[in-house]
Amino acid sequence: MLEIKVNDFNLDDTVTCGQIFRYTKEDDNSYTIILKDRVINVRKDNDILYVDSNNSDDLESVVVKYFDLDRDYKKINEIILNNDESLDEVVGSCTGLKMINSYPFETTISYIISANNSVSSIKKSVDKISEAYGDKIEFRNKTYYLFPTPNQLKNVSAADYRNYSVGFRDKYIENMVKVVNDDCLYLDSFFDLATTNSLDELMKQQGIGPKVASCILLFAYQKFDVFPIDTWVKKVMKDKYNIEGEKNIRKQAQKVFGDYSGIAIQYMFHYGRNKFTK
DNA sequence: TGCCAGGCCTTCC
DNA sequence: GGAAGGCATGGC
Repeated sequence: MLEIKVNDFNLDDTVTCGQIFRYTKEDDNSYTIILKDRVINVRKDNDILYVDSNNSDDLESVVVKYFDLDRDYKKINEIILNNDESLDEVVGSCTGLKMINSYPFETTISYIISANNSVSSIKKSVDKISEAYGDKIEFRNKTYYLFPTPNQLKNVSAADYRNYSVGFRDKYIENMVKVVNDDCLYLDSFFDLATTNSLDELMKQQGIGPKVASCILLFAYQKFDVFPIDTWVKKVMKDKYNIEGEKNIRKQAQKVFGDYSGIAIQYMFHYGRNKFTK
């Protein structure tokens, strides 16, 4: 069992705030999460993170990177609050929330599925696709399935995807899988591209608009200067600033949060989803 | 039942 | 370039 000393880390919020689709909450309040190449179980007790996995190779660095534990979020939150004190309540409700460092292919497909969909439905579709095509892993007497590789999805048709409740997004998934298989550098290229260029490139693909592209860049490429504006963020923006309309919201976010707009908006998403669903 | 969900596409002006 | 309507599916 690996132990990692952490501070300023809220495991619950980080896992459940809508950026991770493949997790299970266990009876002991730990989380079992399926990563790219392994399954981990994480539990936090005070300032220690206990990590177990079926694969211990580089486990600490994998976990630190996945939860973005090396970044100074206190500093980022100060910058956000310096720009707008009225977000005190929003930022305060997200103390210790980290931006996940996910995997480009899985993230891209997952967020194509996310369009006009609910978090619980997205989770189910991603799980079903993984079960159908991904590698099987045994961990703690249970069976898990990794998200499939592009090659494993190579011959899957749009009609096949319909079996996994993805609806009209079937053809978008098929297209993206083909793009990635035809150009093995396609997804890696975004690491070195500026945010605006990455957005333009991603939005050339079917089923990817500004919102989906922003989420992909935020959660898989750590590009924080994006604006993933969804229905919850709109509610908070209306509530906090009395601002409506996507264009106006974007303008406000850019003005106030600048390079950290993606994080500020994730905070609003988390805050809004909790506030308006209770 | 009807409305909504981490929206995007097509059509039409 | 912007507004309006359609879209699969599951949850509430």
